[in-house]
Amino acid sequence: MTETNKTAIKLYNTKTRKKEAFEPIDAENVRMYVCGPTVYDRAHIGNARPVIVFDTLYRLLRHVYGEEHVTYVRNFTDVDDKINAKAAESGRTIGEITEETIAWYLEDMAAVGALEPTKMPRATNYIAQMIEMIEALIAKGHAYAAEGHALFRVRSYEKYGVLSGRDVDDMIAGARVEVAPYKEDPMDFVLWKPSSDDQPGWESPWGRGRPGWHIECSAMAKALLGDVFDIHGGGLDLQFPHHEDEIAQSCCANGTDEMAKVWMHNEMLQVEGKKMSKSLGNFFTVRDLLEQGVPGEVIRFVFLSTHYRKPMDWTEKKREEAEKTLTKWKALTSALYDGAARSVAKTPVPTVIIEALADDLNTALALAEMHKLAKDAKHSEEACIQLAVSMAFLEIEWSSPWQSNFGSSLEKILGDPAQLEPYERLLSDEREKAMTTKDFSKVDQIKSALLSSGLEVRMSKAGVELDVTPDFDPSKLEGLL
RNA sequence: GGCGAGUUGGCGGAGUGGUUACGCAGCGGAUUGCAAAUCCGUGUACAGGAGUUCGAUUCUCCUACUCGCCUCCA
Repeated sequence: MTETNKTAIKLYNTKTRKKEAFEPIDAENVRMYVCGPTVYDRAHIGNARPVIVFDTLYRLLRHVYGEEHVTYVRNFTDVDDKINAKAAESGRTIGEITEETIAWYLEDMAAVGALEPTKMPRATNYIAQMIEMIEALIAKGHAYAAEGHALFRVRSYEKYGVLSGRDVDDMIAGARVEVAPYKEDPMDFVLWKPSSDDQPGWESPWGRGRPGWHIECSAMAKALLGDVFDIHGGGLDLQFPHHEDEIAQSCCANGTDEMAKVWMHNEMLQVEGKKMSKSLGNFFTVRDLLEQGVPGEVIRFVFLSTHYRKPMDWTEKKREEAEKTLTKWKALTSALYDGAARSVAKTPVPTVIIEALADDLNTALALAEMHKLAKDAKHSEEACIQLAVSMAFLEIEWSSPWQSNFGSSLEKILGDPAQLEPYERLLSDEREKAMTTKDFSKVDQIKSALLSSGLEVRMSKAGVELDVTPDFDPSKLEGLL
């Protein structure tokens, strides 16, 4: 494959505040690092945003450079005071908590259609690399040990603040920095901190302790992707201080100019117009939604419908619209002829879709293009296949319709969906009679009874069709036959 | 206080220096015993002010408002 026929990807680089043409350092191995979760609890809905955003980018990169030529690393932070607190309050071990939470996380992210990254390192497996990096920083004068801590000397790195556009002196003026007696300067941040006997700890040149959060990502990224790699992603809230600190640590320890060529940040998520928070009562997890019966694909669709660099609002209305749209699309694509899977597999992803995604991940535009395809799909098999291909690319199931969604609950209630047949026949027969007598009163009566039980009633020349809706209550049908 | 992002039609949400976003809702029509579903068609917009320009929703500046980060919340 030559460079010339590769899709040109443009990405907004936080570092330069511009949309730039993406040029991988090595097209044979495109490398991306995304900050993963601290594993102490279920992922909330906001946690899903970076996962879905960078999953889309991962898919695009694989599409352009080949599946074997993209390395995507997303870490698990499995040593953290929140985890310790959770363990203490639940009486369980830290290991139990992190194992369980990691399993939950993978389950929930798979449910919203995210591929697993190539590598998912756990911080506790990289303690040696962290210590090594801290030692290098101390040796170079970028860090110092004090009272069982190791601290990064922020003033020693003149580019500190460049990523987030902050000035060290301004930040101190803001006075929101933790002042500690062992710090040379209030801005200095922790690389290593001492652990008490009941806290997880590792032996180190500075005594038994545990790493600071920022050093974890620096060490894991270096170990798995090298000193300089292509893309570093994460939520906007991580831009400062986390990413700023990562850059300072990595560049100083590795003696490089930069840590990643492109820095990408997704905007934050709100719920019904407000910041999600437990006190506002609008806090919920991905699992909560799934348990309420919101398909993972709907969650994914809602996220994709807003550009990643814009604040996104999760609302009930969007959820409903997404469900409606997907139901429609799935009805179209699943009605393709038998053997369509082969055509779909052979058909390339439509250029308009790839181009939209290649333009700084314009997922909303890609969905708009799919809406257009859906419109044409009503008359054109080719458009319908293209829609299916596009859906497949975005990890949306196209080959089966969505009534099965309700079907499963129907089966629970009725035992067998075929039990609707007698009602269909009843209505159909009465309707035929009425067609000749012109007296529709009985038909209307049956129809409204069916409707009020939560069934959908469709009458056409072809006959009568009944479908269940989520509100279906079979007990209301009693006595009708 | 510091830094940053944003403000597009009823709602959601792209985009562009002069030309259709797209979806939902609405409206009109077809179809229907009536509906639903479906199909066809269709209106409404670029926060306010100033500037640059032949021309700005799109560039610049100011104002207002919203939001985020500065606290190991993605």
